[in-house]
Amino acid sequence: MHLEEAKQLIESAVSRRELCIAIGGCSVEYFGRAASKLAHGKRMLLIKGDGSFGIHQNRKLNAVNYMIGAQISCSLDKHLLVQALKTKPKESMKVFFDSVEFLQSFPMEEKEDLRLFGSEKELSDTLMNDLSFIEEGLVPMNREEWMRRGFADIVARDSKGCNVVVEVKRRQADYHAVQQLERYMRQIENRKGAKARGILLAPSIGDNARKLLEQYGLEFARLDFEISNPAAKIKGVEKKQKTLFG
Amino acid sequence: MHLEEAKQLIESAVSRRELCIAIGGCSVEYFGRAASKLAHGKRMLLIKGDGSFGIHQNRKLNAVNYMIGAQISCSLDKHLLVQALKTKPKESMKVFFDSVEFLQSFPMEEKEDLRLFGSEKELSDTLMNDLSFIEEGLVPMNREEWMRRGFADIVARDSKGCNVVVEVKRRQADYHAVQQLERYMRQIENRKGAKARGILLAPSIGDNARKLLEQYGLEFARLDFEISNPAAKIKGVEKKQKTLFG
DNA sequence: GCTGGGAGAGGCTTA
DNA sequence: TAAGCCTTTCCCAGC
Repeated sequence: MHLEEAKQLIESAVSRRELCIAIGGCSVEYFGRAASKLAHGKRMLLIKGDGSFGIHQNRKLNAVNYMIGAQISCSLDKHLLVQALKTKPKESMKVFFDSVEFLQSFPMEEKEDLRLFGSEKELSDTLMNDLSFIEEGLVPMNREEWMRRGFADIVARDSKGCNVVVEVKRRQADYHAVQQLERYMRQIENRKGAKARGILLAPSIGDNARKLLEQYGLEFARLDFEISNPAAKIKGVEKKQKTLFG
Repeated sequence: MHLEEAKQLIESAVSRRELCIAIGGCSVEYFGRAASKLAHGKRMLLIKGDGSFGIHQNRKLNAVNYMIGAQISCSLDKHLLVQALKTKPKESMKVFFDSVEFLQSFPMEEKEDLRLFGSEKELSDTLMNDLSFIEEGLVPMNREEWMRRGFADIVARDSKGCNVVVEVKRRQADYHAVQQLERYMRQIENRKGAKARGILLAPSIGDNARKLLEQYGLEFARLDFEISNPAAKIKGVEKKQKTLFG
């Protein structure tokens, strides 16, 4: 492909914020937080609508050289120079193409992709219908209480009549989720005047969050989506950790 | 494109370890260290020769869903399912294409890309020739001394006659580089029987390394490649920090 | 193969 | 916007 044609296609793609893929022989230079040069080789340049700009090789998940939220421009001299510039911090990345084997851009959907960890309604219904998959004898409070608390926080009662707070996260539980549960538990205990149990229900939990959870004597239950099934039914949970409340 | 054709092209690309790009309407499911689902949308699947497997959207630098070093397989039912599986930890990622707008694979060079931070010889020559870009009056010892020390370590003398150890790193200086310089300085001070200065010369320095450097009372000088010039000549350095030896 | 630490970390949330 | 924090961190170097 002629470099002049490539230049125009890239400029057009960038201005329309399309996903742009260019493959060809190039060398790369980066200067900013560090400095680097890639010797000439065949690589893929991937430009996205938000200005993400990355040089990919045929190995490694991520780009070997990249720039985020950069101003992108092209110029044609001996090579086709595709340049990404940024200020604060001042960074520059230059891709010198001497040949372009492939170049195409694709209009993509504007909307942000929704990342679902099970359908919220399904999860809500399932939880309201049955908490026994967390443990035998665990029953949610009445719908009234449920609705007031909103989606994520459930107040339930276990087989021994102990109040149980269940914090639900559709994403991996983080540090903050644990603190949130802990705060809510103190409120519950004050209001009810009795010790309560706290269960964090999430697909997984980070290491730090797990440690904090253990410090607080709270429990974790795994929300196990049956993701191969589009209906995303809840399948089960992992064995819970030992807690203060046995 | 027919899904059957797409299936064969992907399988072929994977078996030949080519860079494979597929763009089309799909939904995505991941389960492993976390769990997630992407609702149907137009996305790009990028498969690399090392088994890197990533779903890209038109925003963000990195893949929204990914898998590294996975076993990749295709199957065709109602959708074209491209699946990546991994054990240890057990992870699975499924991409369900209902349409493939674009699909192509590219043979890439086998060789690992060399990432150069300036030519070593040029850098060596430049430093031997002139250290004044670090500071006025800094002169390297004779070539003999230089050669014995090898490329990275320079012993020089400043305008006040103080011994100066210069540790050169072509990449960002890390914690280890600081320790290396510190060790070498103690050796020099023992041998010469006098206080010496230590300068770490690198394109940049990490935060942790910077802190350690300050604790040791060492100095940092920025190696500023003029990367827009293929000759990668050293251009200058940033202002150094204040040190014990001012 | 496992593990610990750094990164041009990236990316998100909150102040 | 800046700062802090978590991450399916990724990735490399050491053991």
